[in-house]
Amino acid sequence: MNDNLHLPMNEFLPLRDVVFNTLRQAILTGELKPGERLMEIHLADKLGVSRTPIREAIRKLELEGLVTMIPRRGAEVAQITNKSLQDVLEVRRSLDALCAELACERISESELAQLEVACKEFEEATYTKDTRAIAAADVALHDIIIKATCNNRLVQLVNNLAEQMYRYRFEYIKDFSMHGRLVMEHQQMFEAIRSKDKEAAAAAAITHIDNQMESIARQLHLD
Amino acid sequence: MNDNLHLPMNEFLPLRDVVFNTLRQAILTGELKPGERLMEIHLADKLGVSRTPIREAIRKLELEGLVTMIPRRGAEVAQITNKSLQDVLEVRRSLDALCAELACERISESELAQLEVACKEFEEATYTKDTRAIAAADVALHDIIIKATCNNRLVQLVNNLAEQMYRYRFEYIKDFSMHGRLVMEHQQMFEAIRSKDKEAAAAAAITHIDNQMESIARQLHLD
DNA sequence: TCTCTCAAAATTGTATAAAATTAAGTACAA
DNA sequence: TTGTACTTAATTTTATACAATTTTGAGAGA
Repeated sequence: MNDNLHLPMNEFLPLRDVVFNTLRQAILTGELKPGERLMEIHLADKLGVSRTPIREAIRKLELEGLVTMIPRRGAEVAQITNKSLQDVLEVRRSLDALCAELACERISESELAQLEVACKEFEEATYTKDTRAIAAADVALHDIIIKATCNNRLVQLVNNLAEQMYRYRFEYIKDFSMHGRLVMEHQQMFEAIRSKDKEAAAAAAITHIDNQMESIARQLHLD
Repeated sequence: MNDNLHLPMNEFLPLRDVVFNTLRQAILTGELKPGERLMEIHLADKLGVSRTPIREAIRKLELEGLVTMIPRRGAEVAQITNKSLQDVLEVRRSLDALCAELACERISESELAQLEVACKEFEEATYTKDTRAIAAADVALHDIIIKATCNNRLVQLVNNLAEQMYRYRFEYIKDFSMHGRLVMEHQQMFEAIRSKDKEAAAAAAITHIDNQMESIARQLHLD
């Protein structure tokens, strides 16, 4: 580990949650690398807290699958395998389709308007070639769809899975050749939802994921 | 709480895991009721351990959604609302269908044989009217299907969602009028998977969930 | 040189103690 | 009787101390 997991130094959350978020972020962004051991005393020193909140944070990461426990040896960052990526995407394929279908049934007029705006904003973002802006616009757009399902459990699951993919997303957004296709897919999704066409919406969502899968697979082969 | 969370008195797992399993079971079976506070000292005394493993177990239960944390007041058993149950079932509908489809593609011959046995065992269990045995047979059967997907992420998610429903399971298993239908549905599922008919398998899985939803809804109206 | 044994060091697992915060109870005044 | 300030108690949060276990490395012997 090359250190400087920035000092949390924020809010009035319990320390365990600050630690949890910090470690989680460090794992998702790759600052903590797969296979790396998470040693309690070390982390405690680095973050300036005692071992207790560290341990509690690790318990949560364990259940999330971001770290694996080895009995009497402690925790280490879970490995990323091609297989685990396939697994995540396979589930997302199904859940994103569900999201699209439910959105057709339940989206409100105001959300529909927001969605249209988000589509346009994403398109504009692609022109800037600013990857951060593009990623943000993408997240915003999908958030609207997910929230429109009115299913909190689904929101939680899909958000969690999407976050897990950040680990794999070796900046697939940077794949400029995809941008045109992404814009078109978003447009199709919006049209389908507006006209309450569940089949079309689900199909669009699945295509969307499949393209990501393909793009990521390409990235993975490169290294 | 009317006490006697049995003494764990088992294995050589870390205490936190023993505690985790114990509390989990207590919540799922209703021994610990929704809204009930989980106080550390109390639990520690009762289970004969220190507070540390209790706390770590609670962190995991928190992430699983079985307890909700109130800052600086501790944990309490999560409430089950009609809405949250609907949400869970809606997601399971989709994921169980996915499981069934994937099982068609990937199930091994030996697993298929196991599945056939499990079907028979479930049927026999219904004759005994022993709800514990029936529930166990049901879990075993579904476990085979889920594992046959060869998708660990899916396994984890579905198990977690299924667990949220175990709190109601004992009720709907008691609904003897359902048993015949359940046996038939299992049989259909098995047939569909054996003949690799994905559509039929998915349809059977969805029907299965819908029936549970209906049955549970009936139970909820009664009390 | 290799392997085995054993001891020291490092690390996790568990327990207990100290600090901080909230909730509740009580007394006093309006 | 009601409302408010203050005190007390209970509980969580965090930190530290102790115990148990594993890993590592050095040294002896083949």
